[in-house]
Amino acid sequence: MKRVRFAPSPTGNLHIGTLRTALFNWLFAKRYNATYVLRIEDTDKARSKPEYEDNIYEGMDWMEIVEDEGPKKGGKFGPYRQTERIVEGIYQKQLNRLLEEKKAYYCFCTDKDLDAEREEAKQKNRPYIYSRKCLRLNPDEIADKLNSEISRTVKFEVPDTKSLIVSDGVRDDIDFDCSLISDFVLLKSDGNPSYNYSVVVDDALMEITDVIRGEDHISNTPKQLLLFKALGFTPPQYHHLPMILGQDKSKLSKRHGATAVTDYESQGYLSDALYNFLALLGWSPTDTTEIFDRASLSTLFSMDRISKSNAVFDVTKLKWMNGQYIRSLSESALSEKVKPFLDDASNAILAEYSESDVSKIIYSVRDNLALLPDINGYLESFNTSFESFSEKVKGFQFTDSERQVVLDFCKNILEYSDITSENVSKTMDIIVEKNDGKKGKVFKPIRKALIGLERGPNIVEILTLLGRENLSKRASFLNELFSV
RNA sequence: GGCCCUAUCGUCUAGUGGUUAGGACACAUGGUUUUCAUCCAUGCAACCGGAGUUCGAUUCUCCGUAGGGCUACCA
Repeated sequence: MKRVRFAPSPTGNLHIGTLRTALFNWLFAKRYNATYVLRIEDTDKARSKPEYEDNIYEGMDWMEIVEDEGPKKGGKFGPYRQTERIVEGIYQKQLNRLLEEKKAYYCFCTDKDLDAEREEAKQKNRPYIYSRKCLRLNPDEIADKLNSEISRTVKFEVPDTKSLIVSDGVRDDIDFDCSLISDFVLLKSDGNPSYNYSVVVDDALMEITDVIRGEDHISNTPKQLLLFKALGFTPPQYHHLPMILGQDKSKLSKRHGATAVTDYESQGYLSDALYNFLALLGWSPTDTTEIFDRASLSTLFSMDRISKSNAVFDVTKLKWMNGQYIRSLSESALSEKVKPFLDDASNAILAEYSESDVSKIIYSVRDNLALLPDINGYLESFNTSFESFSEKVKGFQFTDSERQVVLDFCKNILEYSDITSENVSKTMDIIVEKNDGKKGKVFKPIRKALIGLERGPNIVEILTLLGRENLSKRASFLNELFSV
């Protein structure tokens, strides 16, 4: 049984790029029947915040990505929050082994010392490699410093391997020269494990078989592989995903505007659309299909069709896709999705209608929506306010024949005691007939005169929904207006 | 600077040792529609450059170039 993990750090709101990583892990789990683990990497005490962890859960809920194991869900490889694992001494235990086996050592160098070394390397145009000053300390010196207040870290002694091969599920083998890799910190001076260390211990102990993460981790991989080896664990298969870039082709970040997943939710995107869109960013199916529901994506997804090159995040296409998804919603589903996005003016308009008419109204304008809040621009046709209606109508000019058409329609339609769409259609047809079958000569003036707008949804639908009372009121107003 | 990854229309991408290099978004035009939108049709538009291998390279190799990543006691 394969096991994958999504391991975000709660140092900011869940990001579009991070979400894509989660999605690919999730899709992998669905496709290859793997266990999907959520692990919270909160070892950076200064930047990690509970509210960010909550934001991650919120995003996952919205995307309907449900972990099999995680901080909330539990599981037999827990705890799944690194700060809790620290408390349990999990990292310390492994670290002691490394220390005993002399694969790791204490370092007492100050930031100043290290910065100087780095500066020197830079001057000489050499890659920075730690001098290993502290590796040469004798046991007494180490014991002394350990007993003092001097701040210390534990560093990994990087072996001098000339060629370390990283095998990658997405690209070809990558060859690293470890003599170019500096000894790095395993245990930070604040007592917490560093990322490169904790990630290895956790992936090993949680028995992760496949690590699917961003390409920005490629250069970390040799370090992690070395640690796996030093610890005596079997490393997972790595798969490095291409990055998602902003419009300017640099790594997607906050300055590119909306990057938090919750931003998309609040802007009125459907999570189904984002899910579909993100799956296509870095992966492609064998045919030219672009719209997939979650179930088919789970079966079609495959690791061998992941692309190697970075992708620009194109909101325009996401918007289009969102429109596709909006159009595929049922009347009731659309109405549910749209309601939270209605503004005060829209709510005021809709308050005059019954629950089922509200759904019909919303459904009638669905073709105009790319984002859910777009709805607010399309409800004016259904405004029952007589004042607002009469004001607008007064702004229009009508020819004599237009007046005739309108008055004619009003008279005929009001003969029905019940305004149904059939009745409205029938009435329209009669008037059209009288006007040599010219639909435009009938529909346009009727819309202008009875709604006060030049465009909007299907006029028959609007008139039907408006109902007899409103129509009758408007008809008498028009009678008066046109008779002068 | 060093190390690493990548390179097909503006964008997301398919694809091949010989193809009219395919699809989608966007854009343009036309059609459908009472109008906007939707929908449909059509069009515009790409193999980063140079060598090499080969009868033939967009495809394989090398070198450039460009973009991206890493180069932390951040993940």
